[in-house]
Formats: sequence, structure tokens, C-alpha cells
Amino acid sequence: MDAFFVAVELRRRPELRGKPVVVATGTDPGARGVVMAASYEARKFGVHSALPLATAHRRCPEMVLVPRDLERYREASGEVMAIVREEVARVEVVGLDEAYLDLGDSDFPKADCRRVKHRIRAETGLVCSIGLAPNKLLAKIASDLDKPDGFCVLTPERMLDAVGDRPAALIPGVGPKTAQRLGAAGIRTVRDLATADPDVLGRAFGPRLGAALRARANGVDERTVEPEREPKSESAETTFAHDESQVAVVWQTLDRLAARVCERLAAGGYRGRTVTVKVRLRPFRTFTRSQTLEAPTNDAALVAPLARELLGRVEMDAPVRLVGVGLSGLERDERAGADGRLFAEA
DNA sequence: TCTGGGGTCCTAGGACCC
DNA sequence: TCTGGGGTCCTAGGACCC
Repeated sequence: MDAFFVAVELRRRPELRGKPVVVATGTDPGARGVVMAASYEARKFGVHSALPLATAHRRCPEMVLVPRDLERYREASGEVMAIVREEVARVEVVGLDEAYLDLGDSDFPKADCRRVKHRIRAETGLVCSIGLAPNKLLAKIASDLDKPDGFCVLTPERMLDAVGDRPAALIPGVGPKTAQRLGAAGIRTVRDLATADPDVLGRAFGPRLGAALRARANGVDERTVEPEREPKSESAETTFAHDESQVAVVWQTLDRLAARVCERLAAGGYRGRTVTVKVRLRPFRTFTRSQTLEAPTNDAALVAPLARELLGRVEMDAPVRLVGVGLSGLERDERAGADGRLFAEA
């Protein structure tokens, strides 16, 4: 989906169309936070998602700040995905605004894509970009080549013609750190990486990652579309408006987060065996402490005290910027219904 | 510039077991 | 008395993605 959160906001506030609209945590441009979505008008000012709010404000003082409304975005995502699933049998949803569609059995994949695109726009008023390719990697790259409202077909043979001169960071999985390490080895473009000496890559990144990076730059990807993935972890975290020095406040927050995570797990019918506490101290030092239980749980009365204990294992030598609680090692809760409530006894 | 919140996957060392 | 090789689990951290 194109500028999804912003697009959902514009749908009910059309008077904001054409303006540099930014969705963020709150409405205060001086507060802590990052841009969650930016309209294409805002992007002209160099404002994009994940940008610190203060920086966004400096680059575009006239931006219209809209507080996020996750429930609304979840709902809109549901509308879109319902249409997609009506048109395509095998769909892997990746976040609220993205999905892989398996058209391997289709006789007319291009027509299928156009129909999905048209129906989404006609029935939700939202716009998407589609990449059509023989694998997920190329489809993902293609979907980004022609935004917004794009439709791009890509094959491995055409890959270097299309993106060979672009930075290697264009490839999904090559983030800032990897791009920098590649640059240190003289590898800057997708073509550089695609044609790099495997030995050089092997020495810089190890044989496994080195080979994987080179394969990606050549458009090679064996992953399949997985419609029904089981969740692996569930977590909740929060950043304080101001660094917190009061242990009591941190503990109280931890309790609330533990309760939230357990509630969500129960609602989905899951329990988790490993409890992890995350804490970020000033200025930006992040630690985690975890412990694995004998039996899986989604009981906040159990998780919260353990979370406090785990927090105590971190040397708290500075005010707290963020705390979080997570459960992993998830198992289906056989005792519970889909709504998470225990079945009533007969 | 001063960095959200929710995830996935990978690595690496140590414990432990056979 | 000194010590193999393989496997799994646990913990901590890091890179990356939406």
C-alpha cells in the first residue's frame, strides 16, 4: 500500500489532500518520536518514515501532524486483505500494508494484479503498488520501483538493467550496516554486488552471508509464499516522554506491559515459555534479560513479577528511556478457545 | 538529527547430554 | 588423567523489516 497510514487518514479528512501530512505518535513536533508515515508532499521535503520527529519538523515546519490511530489502520488493512484473499488463494500478509500473492497457478497473472489493484481502489479508495516477478525478492524490488500507484514486472534477466546502477541497499536485507561494510569492500551498486568475487565476499561476510548477498543481487530467491505462519513472539514496549529515574514508575509500567502482552496472547490462544525484559537507558543503550519457564504461560500474575526480577539483573546506572516485556517460545493454548477464554466447564 | 513499536532471523558462547 | 564430536537448549545482542 502507498503511504498507507497517511492514505487512511486522508480518506476521512480529504481537506488535507495535497498537504505535507505526517502520521506520528502524537501531535507535538517537539516530542519524542519518529515519523510513521509521510505523504508524498511531505517526502519532497526529505521527510520519510522512521525519521525523528524533530528532524522532520525542521525540514518541513508547515507539516500537518496527525496522531496515529492503529485501530483504524488495522481495520483498513482488513478491508484490503479481504479483497486480496477473494481474488487470490495463497496470500502471505506481511504487516498491515503489504502482502505476497502466489500467482504460480494463474494463467493470467498480469490481469490478476490489475484486477486486485482496481478493486482495492474502487472499494476502499486506497492506492497500492504491485510488483510481479518469479520470486518474492524480485516482486518486492519491483513493487518499489514504480510508486505510487505502480505496476512493475521484473525478471532475473532484467534485474541488472533495471536496478544495476542503484545502491546495493536497494536490495531487501541490505540495511545501513551491511551497505557500509559493502562500501568498505568497494561494493557500492547492485551490479557491484552481483558480480563481486565470491572469495572477497566470503572473507568480508563469511561464506554463508557472502553467498546469500551475492545471490540476492542476482535476483535469486527460493522462499515460498507462506499463507499461515505461526507467531513466534509477542511483546509490548514503551518509551517514556522523559527519561525516568523513579523505579516505582518503571515497575508500574512494566506491570502494565506484562498485562497487555498476556492479554493479547490469551486473546489469540497462545502461551509463551520465555519471558524477556528490554530496557533502554540514557542515552540509547539497550539491554535484554530473559528467562525460560518450565511451562508456558499467559498469566500476568506470573509474568509481571518475573519481569521485575529480570529488570533487576540489569545494572541501572542511568535513567530509563524505554522498557518492554515480551514472551517467546509460543505454543497454542489447548485449553482456550479462539477468544482466549477457558471453555466453561460442563 | 537524536533516534517508535511490533516483529523475524541470525550468530555465538556456554551448559548439558549422549 | 586428559579429553572427541555432535546435537539441543538457553541467553544476549545485532541487523533488518514494516
